[in-house]
Amino acid sequence: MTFPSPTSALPPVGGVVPASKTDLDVMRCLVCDIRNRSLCNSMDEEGLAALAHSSRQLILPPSTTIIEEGEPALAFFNVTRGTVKLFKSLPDGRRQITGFADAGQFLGLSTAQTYSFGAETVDNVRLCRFMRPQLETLLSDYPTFERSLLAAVTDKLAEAQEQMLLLGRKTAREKVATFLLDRMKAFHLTANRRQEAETLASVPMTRVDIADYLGLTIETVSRTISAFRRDHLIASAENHRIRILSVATLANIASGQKAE
Amino acid sequence: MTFPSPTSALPPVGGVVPASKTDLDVMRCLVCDIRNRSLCNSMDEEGLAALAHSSRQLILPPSTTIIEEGEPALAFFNVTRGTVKLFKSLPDGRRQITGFADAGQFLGLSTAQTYSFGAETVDNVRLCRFMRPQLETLLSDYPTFERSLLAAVTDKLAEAQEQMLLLGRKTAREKVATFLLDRMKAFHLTANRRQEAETLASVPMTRVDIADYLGLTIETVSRTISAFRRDHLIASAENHRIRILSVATLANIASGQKAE
DNA sequence: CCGAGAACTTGATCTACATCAAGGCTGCAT
DNA sequence: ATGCAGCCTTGATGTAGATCAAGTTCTCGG
Repeated sequence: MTFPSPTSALPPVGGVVPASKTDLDVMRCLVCDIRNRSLCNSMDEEGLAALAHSSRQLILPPSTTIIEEGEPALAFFNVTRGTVKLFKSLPDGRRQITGFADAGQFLGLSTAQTYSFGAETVDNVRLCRFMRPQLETLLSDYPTFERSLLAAVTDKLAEAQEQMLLLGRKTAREKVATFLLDRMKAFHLTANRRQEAETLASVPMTRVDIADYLGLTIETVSRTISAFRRDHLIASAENHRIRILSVATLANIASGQKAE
Repeated sequence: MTFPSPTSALPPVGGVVPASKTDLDVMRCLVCDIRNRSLCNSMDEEGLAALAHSSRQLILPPSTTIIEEGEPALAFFNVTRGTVKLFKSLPDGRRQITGFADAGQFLGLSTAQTYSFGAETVDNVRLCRFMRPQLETLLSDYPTFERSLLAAVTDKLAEAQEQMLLLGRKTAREKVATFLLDRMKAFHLTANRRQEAETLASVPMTRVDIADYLGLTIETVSRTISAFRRDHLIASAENHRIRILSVATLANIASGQKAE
């Protein structure tokens, strides 16, 4: 699905927040609760005002297209709520999800004229959209922001290398164990309440998405999760949550130890 | 070698070039023949002098460790000649090569205290080494250089995503076809002589390396290359070279078309 | 020019995961 | 509450690529 676009094609204004440039709007970045876990952390008060001025907030329902593969690369996004999936496809429909961007993560960076990947919301998502010229101005005006983006992209590259190791060399069991632990860590960072959420993993995506992320089929993902449940390594929790019962064992499996 | 080497013969293989800060040393970056295909391209004449001053040239034989997984991340490198492999390993020895850095490519960027990956020369390699503090100074002093690095890392991330698609969703046949075409493109960029090198691919790495890069075994790589040769899509050439006989067919295979 | 180890190829067999198939949940629209 | 559509699970079977096992061909030191 592409997101509802009342008038013109480009600013896909499914849910742009009413754009009166009020105090509230200028303050948006200042009061942003996940700021300290994102790029924007590198900004001082003046910079935050510039950020708010340079961006618009989008509120999007699940399964909304944010970026279409091959479209002109016009914007850059920062996720402030929910989870976005990034992917690449082959002509016959095979798809690889290259990553999930949770709150605090950016997406949409490209040096090419067009995006080489697609992006779609997994659940209810809020993001800040920066059009490319504005982003470039910000980078030039705020060196610490640029340094921060460089660091963030460098981290993404390291993540990508880790995922290549998973895709190329891990077994199905190891892949799923790695995924569940990663989702637990992601939940840690996102969740506000500490305690008792310590061993919860947030899994808002479907089996299809998990399979396309791990280079498996949905059946294999399902069977592997069932096996972990049978072995009491995990248990179901409410909603799209999974409780990790044995982090240590799962970590052993994830890292390729033969241990049980 | 292509550019005139003014006075002293090139330093002996296996070590750091004698570090007399002579004109020659200051000029190193100015006369670098692959400069225009690397990060350094963004530098003006003054910047190039600073680059030369901030770096040392290393000349290394094949199978030399450049970066050890888990070691402190002290340096950043720019490859000026030859090919370097980057990889990650599992405790039991399984290995994933995450990329090959040919002349003009950088490696060694990390925001963490330690490297999360290893790097080793494939053939005879020359590289420029920047210690981290010097690199950071350069980034701060030369904004165009920093912007250029940001663009380069962004490109690497796009490459990594492409490789994830390959690892997660392509067949052995598609993987090998993609690899051969990529090596052809890499040779294009690296080779000085044009013409008749148009369809040559440089493959300095072993079957083990290719297998670890594509998430296959050496036997499967060997069989697949043999099949391509049998089908007259490729032919052996001198050294570690492969001639691509049908770029179009190989490209079809690489992109997942069912075409023959 | 020779010999030995490393790198590569090819064949036979095995297996982890894919594919095919059938139900069973779950949530929401009526 | 009921039905249905999307999502998930589980089982039976198939297969691409792994593993096991010989050779064969490079490569390079002496």
